[in-house]
Amino acid sequence: MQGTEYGDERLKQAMTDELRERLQLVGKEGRPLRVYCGFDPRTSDLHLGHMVPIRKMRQFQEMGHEVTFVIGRFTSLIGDPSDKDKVRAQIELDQARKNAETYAEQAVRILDPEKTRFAYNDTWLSKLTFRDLIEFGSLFTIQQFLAREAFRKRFDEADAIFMHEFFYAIMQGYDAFHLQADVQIGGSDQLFNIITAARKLMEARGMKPNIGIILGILPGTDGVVKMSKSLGNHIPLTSTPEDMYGKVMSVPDVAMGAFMRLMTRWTPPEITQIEADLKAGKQHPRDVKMHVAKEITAIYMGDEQAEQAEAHFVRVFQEQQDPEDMAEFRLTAGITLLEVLVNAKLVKSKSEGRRLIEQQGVRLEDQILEDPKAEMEIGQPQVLRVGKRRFVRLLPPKK
RNA sequence: GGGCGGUUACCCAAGUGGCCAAAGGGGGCUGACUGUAAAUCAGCUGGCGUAUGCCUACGGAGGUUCAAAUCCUUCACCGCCCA
Repeated sequence: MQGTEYGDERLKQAMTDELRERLQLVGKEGRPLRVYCGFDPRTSDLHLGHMVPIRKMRQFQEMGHEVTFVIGRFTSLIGDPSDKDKVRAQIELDQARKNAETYAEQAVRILDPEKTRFAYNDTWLSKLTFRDLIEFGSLFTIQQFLAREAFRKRFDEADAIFMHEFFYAIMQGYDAFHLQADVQIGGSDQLFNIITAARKLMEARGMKPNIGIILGILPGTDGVVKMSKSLGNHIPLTSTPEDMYGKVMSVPDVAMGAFMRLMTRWTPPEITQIEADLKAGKQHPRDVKMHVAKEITAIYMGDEQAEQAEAHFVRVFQEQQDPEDMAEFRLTAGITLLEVLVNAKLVKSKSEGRRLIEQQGVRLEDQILEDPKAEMEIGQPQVLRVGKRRFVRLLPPKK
């Protein structure tokens, strides 16, 4: 039960016991556990946050269980209200279908493509009738929903809570029922959907309720809030090794415990040891973080790429040298600094460029540039740098 | 269906005829300090570029006015209360 977070000892114990019993049961029946986790394709890319349950799924696969990756093409139309303090915009099925494709592609970076079943919940959810909805709706009270923090807050603040938002939990519960799931994996924000909604619905239909594997939530690059693309604090899976490594390094120290527990292949005793060493001052927090960054990069990009990403980090940020690879931009005669910034896409607008120049954020080699209108003339390639991490190699005009 | 209140920039939120590209926060960016961490401090945060300038922007559309985020009409959406 590594990386789990039930927030309640009794629940954890109950789930652990049930899992043990279920394992015995399926052993007798001569079948593997049916394990599933759902992902709503509201955006096109997966990020490290998604990898927490996906890696747990992989573990089940390795133990020989049957794993289903549910792509919530239907649930994504609503958007899970669990962790949001406002209504989510509804997206269209077309968009969800499109995003679903990339989800599947990216998920098999971790999951065994041979053994993973992909399922799309619109195939069964779209067939439910109003009658089903009445049946399921009668299983839950409004109070149960309002007791949840996300809804409670909105209710107290007189923000809109729409009825369709209550359907989300029911839909997810029906997914579990339809799949006859033994185990459902999800983050702790899924506690209600998995434990309350799915179990109740399954039992009402005469099925053994699914067992929840509730995982901790991976914070984003701000170190506090759940990683999500819409908040812009995510670390995308499809990035460069350098970017992945660098983004992990920019995560505040306080979140390192969560990153170690949820993202690395290290064992709990190893992590406990590292934390003890940190506390005792035996290890520098920066070195631990570099270790974490390298480990994570290695999982997704391979050891060699991780090595290189670390070398890049040391070179550019610790030794303050220029990166080895960067975009190039060839100057033309009479072009001004401001035009270079815009044309090389280092800034979004001329105004932004002016601001950065005023703020001493623009450097050619080691020289701070102060005149936006200065014509750029160089005899050999030189590096133009904006802020800490925007670089471009300027090339002299062609003759 | 009726009454009242509301919709402001990336988010929250102030502003109720000109001094409003719009106070405060948050977030983001730049600089200082660092370990590209956090915390802290300073600055910036619509575009064009230097013109007591223009364009875009205060839910949508229309109107009143020399002048509208602000007033009027209407539409949409939200909340509260009543039915």
